[in-house]
Amino acid sequence: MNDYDVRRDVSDQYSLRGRVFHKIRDDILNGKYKEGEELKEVSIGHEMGVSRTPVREALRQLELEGLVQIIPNRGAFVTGIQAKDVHDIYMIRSRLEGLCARWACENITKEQLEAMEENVYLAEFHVTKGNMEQIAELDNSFHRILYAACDSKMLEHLLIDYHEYVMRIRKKTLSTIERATQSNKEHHGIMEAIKMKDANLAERLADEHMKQAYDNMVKNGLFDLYREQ
Amino acid sequence: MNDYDVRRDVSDQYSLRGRVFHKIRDDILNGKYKEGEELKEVSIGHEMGVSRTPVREALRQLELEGLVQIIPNRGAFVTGIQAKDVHDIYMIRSRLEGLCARWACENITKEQLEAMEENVYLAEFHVTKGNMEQIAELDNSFHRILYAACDSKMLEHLLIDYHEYVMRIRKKTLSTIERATQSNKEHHGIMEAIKMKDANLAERLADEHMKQAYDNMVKNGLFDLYREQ
DNA sequence: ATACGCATAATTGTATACAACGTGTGCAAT
DNA sequence: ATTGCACACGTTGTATACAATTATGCGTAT
Repeated sequence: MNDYDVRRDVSDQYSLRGRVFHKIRDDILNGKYKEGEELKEVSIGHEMGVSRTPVREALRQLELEGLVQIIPNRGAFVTGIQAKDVHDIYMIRSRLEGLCARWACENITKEQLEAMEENVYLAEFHVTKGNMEQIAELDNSFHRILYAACDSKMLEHLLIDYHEYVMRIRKKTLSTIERATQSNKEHHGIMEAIKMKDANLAERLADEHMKQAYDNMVKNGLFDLYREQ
Repeated sequence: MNDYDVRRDVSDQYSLRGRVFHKIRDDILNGKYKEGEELKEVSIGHEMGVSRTPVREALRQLELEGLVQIIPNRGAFVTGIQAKDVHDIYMIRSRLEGLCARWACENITKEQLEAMEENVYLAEFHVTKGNMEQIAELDNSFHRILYAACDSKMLEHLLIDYHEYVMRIRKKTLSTIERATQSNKEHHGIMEAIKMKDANLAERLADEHMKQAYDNMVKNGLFDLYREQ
């Protein structure tokens, strides 16, 4: 992370509040706390050996992150993701990643472009080897590089927010080798468009890439754990 | 409040924390607290007659809203809006309002469409009369109707966020009668496209409308108060 | 048996006390 | 005069005590 940051950096790892925040967050994302479950300040605090104060603050942050809902005088509850929310987020992301790719054409640095090229070629290698673990990791970092390359703190944060948000669903996505191959080809195309500074093409390809990712996810029925009842 | 909510609903008006949150927020938006100014927990608490606890929580929320930056063990500082941020927000909004208009084609209710038509015709009337006050009010409500019509809590919240965010700049915008006339024509076009359920047209018009609004704002130099030094 | 009301428990909301951290000032050594 | 250090002060971080609100369970009346 380069300079100051407006929406994140909350959650410094070394304060109690930060540690509690990350702990609860992971527990939600990993499914330890399930949808609708109540998060009580005292029990969490006791469990982690801290008082209610840092727990409260962590829960307030998580509320703004959208992972918990706080009902005044009642408590904090884990929010569920509805199938429609997933759809909406992917469509929103498709527009915003398109915009991001457009801006990246003007603003990407040489280092970022090199990192992106390395990412794509490395991913192609792992695809041939079938290393799904590394492929998923490279997919994430491709998007992170793209987000940074647009040189807009506003847009970058927004996209990171949504990216993290869908990660809890996406744990098992990109799971088919066919999709991984196709996805990487799309990455390659976006990269080339940015390299050639073709803003219209870059925007269109990034937009379509996100829609493809969504369609694939739906086709493979890859988030039924979070399906609403 | 109807159902779950992902990013807001923090800030119930009736808790101390909620009141403090809104108070500080307004003070920042109205310019009482200036960019870079430090917000001390005790002084604000004393000023409002409350203890540090609700102030702390309010500041944490404001950090996630992007209005203050918190440096651990140092304090909370008001973040400024840069001209670039304004530009970025308008471009982001242009994409998202486009998406919103698209979805509105499928999901708008009869009541919402009627409200929209009424809004447009009423605005045309006030434009001929030159009632700038009412015109600005109608402009806001046109967009709110549009946001609700897309039937996506996710997108609606996001757009409302940004809408509120730019309001602090936009206080004096739409001030020329020429722009008001043009803006209302654009509203009319968006409405007609939604009415005809032409999603592609609606998306394009809404997107262009936002860009026009931005261009007009820049042309008239309408946010120099917040220009960075 | 069910529904209502009241008391009690559980939980969150707020205030305050104490600890930890950072900053600035003043004095001394050079 | 400048630099280094120590100490005091101010501010935030955390813990805990108390208040307010909500949930729960029991008893009684119908």
